[in-house]
Amino acid sequence: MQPPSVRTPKPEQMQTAIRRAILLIPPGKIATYGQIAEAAGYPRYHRQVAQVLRKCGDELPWHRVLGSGGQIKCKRDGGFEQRLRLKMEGVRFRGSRVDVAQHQYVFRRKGLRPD
DNA sequence: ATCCTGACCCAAG
DNA sequence: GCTTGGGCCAGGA
Repeated sequence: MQPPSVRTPKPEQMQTAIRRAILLIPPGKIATYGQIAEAAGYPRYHRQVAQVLRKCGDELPWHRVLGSGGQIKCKRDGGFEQRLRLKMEGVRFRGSRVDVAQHQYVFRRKGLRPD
Protein backbone atom coordinates (compact mmCIF):
# COMPACT_ATOMS: atom_id res chain seq x y z
CA MET A 1 0.00 0.00 0.00
CA GLN A 2 1.14 3.52 -0.71
CA PRO A 3 0.02 6.81 0.72
CA PRO A 4 -2.38 8.42 -1.75
CA SER A 5 -0.75 11.77 -1.07
CA VAL A 6 2.25 11.07 -3.28
CA ARG A 7 0.54 9.18 -6.09
CA THR A 8 -0.60 10.47 -9.46
CA PRO A 9 1.37 13.71 -9.34
CA LYS A 10 0.69 16.40 -11.88
CA PRO A 11 3.75 16.39 -14.15
CA GLU A 12 3.93 20.17 -14.33
CA GLN A 13 3.75 20.55 -10.57
CA MET A 14 6.28 17.81 -10.01
CA GLN A 15 8.74 19.34 -12.44
CA THR A 16 8.41 22.70 -10.70
CA ALA A 17 8.93 21.14 -7.28
CA ILE A 18 12.04 19.35 -8.51
CA ARG A 19 13.47 22.50 -10.05
CA ARG A 20 12.90 24.44 -6.85
CA ALA A 21 14.55 21.74 -4.77
CA ILE A 22 17.65 21.81 -6.97
CA LEU A 23 17.82 25.60 -6.78
CA LEU A 24 17.96 25.35 -2.99
CA ILE A 25 21.36 23.68 -3.06
CA PRO A 26 23.99 26.32 -2.26
CA PRO A 27 27.47 26.46 -3.85
CA GLY A 28 29.86 24.02 -2.27
CA LYS A 29 27.06 21.63 -1.32
CA ILE A 30 25.56 18.64 -3.12
CA ALA A 31 22.49 16.42 -3.05
CA THR A 32 21.57 13.13 -4.68
CA TYR A 33 18.79 12.41 -7.17
CA GLY A 34 16.86 10.49 -4.56
CA GLN A 35 17.19 13.20 -1.93
CA ILE A 36 16.01 15.85 -4.37
CA ALA A 37 12.98 13.80 -5.38
CA GLU A 38 12.11 13.23 -1.77
CA ALA A 39 12.61 16.87 -0.84
CA ALA A 40 10.36 17.85 -3.73
CA GLY A 41 7.66 15.69 -2.23
CA TYR A 42 7.90 12.76 -4.66
CA PRO A 43 9.86 9.89 -3.16
CA ARG A 44 10.87 7.21 -5.68
CA TYR A 45 10.79 9.72 -8.52
CA HIS A 46 14.56 10.12 -8.71
CA ARG A 47 14.56 9.18 -12.40
CA GLN A 48 12.30 12.12 -13.05
CA VAL A 49 14.98 14.36 -11.56
CA ALA A 50 17.35 13.17 -14.25
CA GLN A 51 14.69 13.84 -16.86
CA VAL A 52 14.32 17.43 -15.66
CA LEU A 53 18.07 17.98 -15.69
CA ARG A 54 18.43 16.64 -19.19
CA LYS A 55 15.67 18.91 -20.43
CA CYS A 56 16.55 22.20 -18.73
CA GLY A 57 19.78 21.67 -16.86
CA ASP A 58 21.14 24.87 -18.40
CA GLU A 59 19.00 26.91 -16.00
CA LEU A 60 19.92 24.88 -12.95
CA PRO A 61 23.00 24.11 -10.81
CA TRP A 62 23.05 20.64 -12.38
CA HIS A 63 26.62 19.96 -11.26
CA ARG A 64 25.47 19.84 -7.62
CA VAL A 65 23.34 16.78 -8.34
CA LEU A 66 25.11 13.46 -7.79
CA GLY A 67 24.36 9.78 -7.73
CA SER A 68 24.19 7.95 -4.43
CA GLY A 69 27.46 7.88 -2.54
CA GLY A 70 28.61 11.11 -4.18
CA GLN A 71 29.14 9.59 -7.58
CA ILE A 72 29.16 11.60 -10.78
CA LYS A 73 26.67 9.98 -13.12
CA CYS A 74 27.23 12.08 -16.24
CA LYS A 75 29.22 10.45 -18.98
CA ARG A 76 32.29 11.67 -20.80
CA ASP A 77 32.68 15.45 -21.12
CA GLY A 78 29.68 16.10 -18.92
CA GLY A 79 31.26 14.28 -16.04
CA PHE A 80 34.55 16.01 -16.60
CA GLU A 81 32.93 19.43 -16.54
CA GLN A 82 30.87 18.55 -13.50
CA ARG A 83 33.99 17.62 -11.61
CA LEU A 84 35.67 20.87 -12.57
CA ARG A 85 32.68 22.97 -11.58
CA LEU A 86 32.45 21.29 -8.20
CA LYS A 87 36.15 21.69 -7.53
CA MET A 88 35.76 25.33 -8.49
CA GLU A 89 33.20 25.67 -5.69
CA GLY A 90 35.58 24.11 -3.20
CA VAL A 91 34.11 20.63 -3.22
CA ARG A 92 36.68 17.99 -2.30
CA PHE A 93 36.89 14.56 -3.83
CA ARG A 94 37.92 11.19 -2.51
CA GLY A 95 38.98 9.27 -5.56
CA SER A 96 36.23 9.58 -8.15
CA ARG A 97 33.58 10.46 -5.57
CA VAL A 98 32.65 13.64 -3.77
CA ASP A 99 33.35 13.73 -0.05
CA VAL A 100 29.68 13.44 0.88
CA ALA A 101 30.20 13.65 4.63
CA GLN A 102 31.60 17.13 4.21
CA HIS A 103 29.46 18.56 1.42
CA GLN A 104 26.05 16.93 1.81
CA TYR A 105 23.23 19.48 1.70
CA VAL A 106 20.36 18.57 3.99
CA PHE A 107 16.95 19.85 2.90
CA ARG A 108 15.14 21.58 5.76
CA ARG A 109 11.73 20.15 4.94
CA LYS A 110 10.31 17.65 2.55
CA GLY A 111 7.27 18.36 0.46
CA LEU A 112 8.01 21.79 -0.92
CA ARG A 113 4.79 23.49 -1.81
CA PRO A 114 4.25 24.87 -5.33
CA ASP A 115 3.15 28.19 -3.75
C1' DA B 1 -1.46 -0.69 -25.84
C1' DT B 2 3.67 -2.53 -26.00
C1' DC B 3 8.73 -1.92 -26.18
C1' DC B 4 12.83 0.55 -25.36
C1' DT B 5 15.65 3.93 -23.15
C1' DG B 6 17.50 6.84 -19.39
C1' DA B 7 22.61 12.30 -16.00
C1' DC B 8 18.74 6.20 -11.06
C1' DC B 9 19.02 2.89 -6.71
C1' DC B 10 20.14 -1.20 -4.28
C1' DA B 11 21.31 -5.78 -3.00
C1' DA B 12 24.31 -9.75 -4.41
C1' DG B 13 28.18 -12.31 -6.04
C1' DG C 1 36.79 -2.27 -7.49
C1' DC C 2 33.42 -4.84 -11.01
C1' DT C 3 28.97 -6.87 -13.26
C1' DT C 4 23.98 -8.65 -12.83
C1' DG C 5 19.42 -8.53 -11.99
C1' DG C 6 15.25 -6.50 -10.05
C1' DG C 7 12.71 -2.37 -9.05
C1' DC C 8 11.30 2.20 -10.01
C1' DC C 9 8.90 6.03 -13.22
C1' DA C 10 8.03 8.94 -17.39
C1' DG C 11 8.37 9.80 -22.33
C1' DG C 12 8.93 8.70 -27.03
C1' DA C 13 8.64 5.49 -31.15
